[in-house]
Amino acid sequence: MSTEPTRRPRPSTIQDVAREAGVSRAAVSKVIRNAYGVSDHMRAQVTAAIERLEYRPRVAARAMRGASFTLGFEIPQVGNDFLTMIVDGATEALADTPYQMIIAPLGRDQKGDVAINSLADRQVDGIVAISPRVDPAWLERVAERTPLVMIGRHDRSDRYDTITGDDRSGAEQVMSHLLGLGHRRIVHLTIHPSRPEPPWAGQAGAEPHVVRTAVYRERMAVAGLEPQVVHTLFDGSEAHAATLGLLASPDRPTAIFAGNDTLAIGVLSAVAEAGLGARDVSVVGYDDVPIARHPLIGLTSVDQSGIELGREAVRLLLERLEGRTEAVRYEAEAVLRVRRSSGAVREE
Amino acid sequence: MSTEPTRRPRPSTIQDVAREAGVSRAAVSKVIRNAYGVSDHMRAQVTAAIERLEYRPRVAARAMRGASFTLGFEIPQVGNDFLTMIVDGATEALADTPYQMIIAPLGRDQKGDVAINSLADRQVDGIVAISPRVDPAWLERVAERTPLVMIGRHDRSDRYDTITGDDRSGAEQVMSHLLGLGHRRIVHLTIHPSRPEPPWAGQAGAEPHVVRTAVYRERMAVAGLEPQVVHTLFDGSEAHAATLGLLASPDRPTAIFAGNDTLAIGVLSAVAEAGLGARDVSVVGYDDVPIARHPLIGLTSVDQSGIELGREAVRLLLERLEGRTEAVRYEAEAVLRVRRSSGAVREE
DNA sequence: TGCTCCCACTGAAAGGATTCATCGGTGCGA
DNA sequence: TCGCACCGATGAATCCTTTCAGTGGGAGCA
Repeated sequence: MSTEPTRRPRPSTIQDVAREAGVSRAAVSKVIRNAYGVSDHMRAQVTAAIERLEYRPRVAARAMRGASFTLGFEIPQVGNDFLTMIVDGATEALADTPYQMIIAPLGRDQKGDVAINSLADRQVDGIVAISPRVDPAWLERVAERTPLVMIGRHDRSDRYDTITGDDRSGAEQVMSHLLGLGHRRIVHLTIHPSRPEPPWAGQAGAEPHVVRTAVYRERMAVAGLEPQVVHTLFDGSEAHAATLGLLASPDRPTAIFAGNDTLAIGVLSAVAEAGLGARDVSVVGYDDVPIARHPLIGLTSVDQSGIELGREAVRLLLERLEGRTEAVRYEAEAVLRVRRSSGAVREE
Repeated sequence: MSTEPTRRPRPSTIQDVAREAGVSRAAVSKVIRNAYGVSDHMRAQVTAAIERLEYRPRVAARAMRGASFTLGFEIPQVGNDFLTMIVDGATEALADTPYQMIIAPLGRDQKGDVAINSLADRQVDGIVAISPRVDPAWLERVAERTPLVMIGRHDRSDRYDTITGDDRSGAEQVMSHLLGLGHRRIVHLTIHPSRPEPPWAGQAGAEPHVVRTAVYRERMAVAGLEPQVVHTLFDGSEAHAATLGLLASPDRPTAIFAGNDTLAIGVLSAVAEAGLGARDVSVVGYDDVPIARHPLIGLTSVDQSGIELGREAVRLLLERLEGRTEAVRYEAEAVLRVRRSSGAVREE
């Protein structure tokens, strides 16, 4: 019990390789990094030694002086299809670079800052984060040390780059669509606002969902309609339950505008379960996740091109790593994709 | 251009904290790690200094001597709902431990070994991997250095732990279900086998999909039916296209058994697009991803409890970290969830 | 009072890779 | 033929934390 249970063989180090190849450590380091000043002969020697010893550089040791060649992604929810699209876009953009992606998902009851910190602690060379609810001042401090790209924040910063969809336009399109179809009892279902209201709220840095809700309210007001906003957790089954409640009410809505597709899918399931369909209740989501276009779902949604957001995030980060210092702000276009789930209000 | 563009303030080190608190580095280290032999007074001093300097230990430096308190997950496809369930289970199991999870997704055209290596290079304390198609001999070598849990491998190893669903039972249930409903033209749609056939194939280490296909063939043979296996990429849209082909054939199948739910969802979309429904073609999937139970989808599928697999993976890894050395093999139960997408064969 | 033991704390070494200043040798121009 | 520049390669310093062997002082016991 006290003696080593399984002998873990010591993996070979750069020193071992140097000895094996009969050169100095520094020389080996140069070969690995493809640095300048290496003769073909030595490169061959060293490469052979590396092969023989199955040497692999330790990223941890490497990170202490140089770079870790790792980009960190903070993702609030691994299962979320919209975030998945972002990751896919990023993966694509990273394909021909020496950088490796690691994802730090949020633990249970964890806030985004925990995961961001954990990435920073691991000396990643850059961070992409999707946390609309962390203090911008804190983010700026993080960005002083590690290049940072924030997705889905409408605030402006001098230190980190931001990427958003055009939430205002997207929500406008949704409302124009629904109002144009003749709907008047339109309910907006979205996630709970941050509570207690953080001190930095109300600044320009409104979260995407807040912007969408604001547009909803504006358009309802302009149309002379009574807005009704229902808050749920970020979770389809909560949306499902809330919708069942709405549908049971005497003057049930003829349309539901969900703050995102996860909620919208939950809404759809409640509508179906209540024996209703698109002719009874129109449903519109936001994000245009892949399943939305499935013929059995056919969810009308706003496409803000998650793939492109991810690609762009990586591009901005790589630019930073190459020396850019001014902050950049990128906004992706929002396009409404009309599908089966929304239609003209039914004559009663 | 040559002078530092943005001054990146040097983050404070343990040395800085030691100076600030007027103690030695070793003392600070002890406080951080909650080690034995620290007076309350010193702890208070050090804690205060840490706060003042916003000190955070560098995982890279830490990993060089001690542990990194990081568990690495190699995930072939971030978007895959089944894998998502595994990650969710793991997150849950990790909640009250000091360990942080990082996920290494596969890059484009990358094999699992790249991601596994990349995790090992980062000195994670343990690895959970889901790569049915890497050489077991190579895996054993990895496992000599880093505790390793493989999900979805039916081979046995002395060095790494394995976790699988009961693919044989699951597939049996599917086939019994379909045959019991009177289906005779049952097509099996699954992912392409590894090609060229790797030298280690055919050993006990068959991949889950291979097991499922084998059971399909056996049951078809026993029933005196002609098996028909269609291979596609791991991608709903490929399954969609392949299904359209099947449905166009003169003696179209009355049932399709898809190797996993991603494929099954693609199949369903093709069926719907062809103007057909469950009465015409029964569809069964595998994994029971969350969307399968959506009333608009209603996909019959095999539940192998992804959540539990993830939880178990973490549990096994933590056990290893606490000293267990014998390999463990865990098999989750498979349960068929019958839903709308499958039904009795229609009288013609 | 003197000795031992224990406890809190310290200094230095270790861990693996990169980087910087330096060095020896070669080739070229004068 | 001499000197200079340059190229390939090296040794040592450095990055930050943990660990191990000590050190000094105080308490307890005889």
